[in-house]
Amino acid sequence: MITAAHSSFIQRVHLFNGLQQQQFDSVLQHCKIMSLQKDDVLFSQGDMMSHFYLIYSGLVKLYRLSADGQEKVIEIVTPGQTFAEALMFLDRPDYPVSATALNASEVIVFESSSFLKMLAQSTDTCFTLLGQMSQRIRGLVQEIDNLSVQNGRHRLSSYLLDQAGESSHIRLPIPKAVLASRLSIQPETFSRIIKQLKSVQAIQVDGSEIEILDREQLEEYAMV
Amino acid sequence: MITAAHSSFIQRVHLFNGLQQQQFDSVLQHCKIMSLQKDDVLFSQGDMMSHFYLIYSGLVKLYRLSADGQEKVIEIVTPGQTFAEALMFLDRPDYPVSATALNASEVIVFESSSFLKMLAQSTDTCFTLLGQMSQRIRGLVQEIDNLSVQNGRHRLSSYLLDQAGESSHIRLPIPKAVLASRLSIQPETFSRIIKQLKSVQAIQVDGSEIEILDREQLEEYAMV
DNA sequence: TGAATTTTTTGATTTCAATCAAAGCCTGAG
DNA sequence: CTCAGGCTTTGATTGAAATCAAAAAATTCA
Repeated sequence: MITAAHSSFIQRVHLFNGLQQQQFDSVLQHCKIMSLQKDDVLFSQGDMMSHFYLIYSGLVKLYRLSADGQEKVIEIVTPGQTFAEALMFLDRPDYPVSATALNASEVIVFESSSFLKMLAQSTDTCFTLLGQMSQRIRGLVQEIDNLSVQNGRHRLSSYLLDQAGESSHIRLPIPKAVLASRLSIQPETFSRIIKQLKSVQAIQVDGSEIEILDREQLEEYAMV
Repeated sequence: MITAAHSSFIQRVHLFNGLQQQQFDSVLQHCKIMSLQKDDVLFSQGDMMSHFYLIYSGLVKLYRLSADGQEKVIEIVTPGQTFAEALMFLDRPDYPVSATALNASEVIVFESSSFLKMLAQSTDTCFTLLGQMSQRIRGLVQEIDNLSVQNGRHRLSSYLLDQAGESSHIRLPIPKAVLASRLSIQPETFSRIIKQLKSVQAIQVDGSEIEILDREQLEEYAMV
């Protein structure tokens, strides 16, 4: 059941900003709330796609499984973020990743067929979507660059700086092994890089709580 | 100068398929032909973006330079392909890659501001663009997966099978070092993988001419 | 609370690919 | 035809991270 809280949450999401009241109402009519327990699978790689999603609360990981069962986390999706919406525009869309809740989560599920109909009436929203996808492409290109020419320490340092923002404190929202996969490193290597960052006094760690001690040092590692 | 040949070439490109005659004419009025010599730089990473491009003939490489001068080729663009069009929808768009002609090339240059105006009138073309960008995203995700969980031999084998298609013959259109960078491997490693593929009789090589001898074997390598 | 499970860390070793160095090889300009 | 300068290959070595194995720490839950 969609509550007023959900509705105003949806309204504040960028993708839905440009909609007129009537269009927004139509969107509301074609969405539903879904509650997920930790480890619930929302969809699997290869499934036909008919809906897209917005996280209301919790965390969802998007990942690919290789034939030998190895899991590569492509993205961790957080509240306010939509995902799988790009697939709407493909002919025979199937999910290129699997999605699993990392903890108890609420996601809002949108019917893509009805959203598409509405979209044909809203050039504004088309442009919003084009902009969003463009940024996504940019991020992925950046990521490919990182993977090709940078090492694990670089990726982890960048991640820490990015998460910290202004603050110097970070609480890792996910298990270290999941973050490791997101950064394309093995858990053991992750642990060793953390150890090294501690040994040069760049950070201080207590479980999932990380304190940045020497920002310059981290920026050094995150550079080139 | 836009010739009739150029015009009909443009018309056959997917992106422009859904345009009405009048819209198409407006597009034609706001584009120009540009001739590039080998190694001419079309734009550099960080430049402000105001145009997007369609290759008419030749080849253009899109790549990123790291601070230490290392070059990572993100994509090789071929005739009929557009590039940089995704940037139109960003607020302050700057090119995330550099573009250089790999040989004498002709590219068609479109003014993004006028294209955007026209686009607001053509929902069809918006959808085409959304579809194209969606596919691009899918390809990039695939690429990230390849880089994270697969090795160089996998990537090279996949590339060969992909290039070959039905045929069993491939002519490499670009220097091996450029292809190596595209596949995120060093030229030396590239050469060694080729050597290995020859040694197991999977392929036969004469300069840039490659013959696939044992497709099954290559598929084996390209798998998982 | 305490056993059981999961997560994280540490240690030893291996592996794939990068790097450094140099030799062949082509190609195209003179 | 030939020689200079770019590609490409080969060889030797190094290095970063994966893998294998196991201990330690943290969590869960009975």
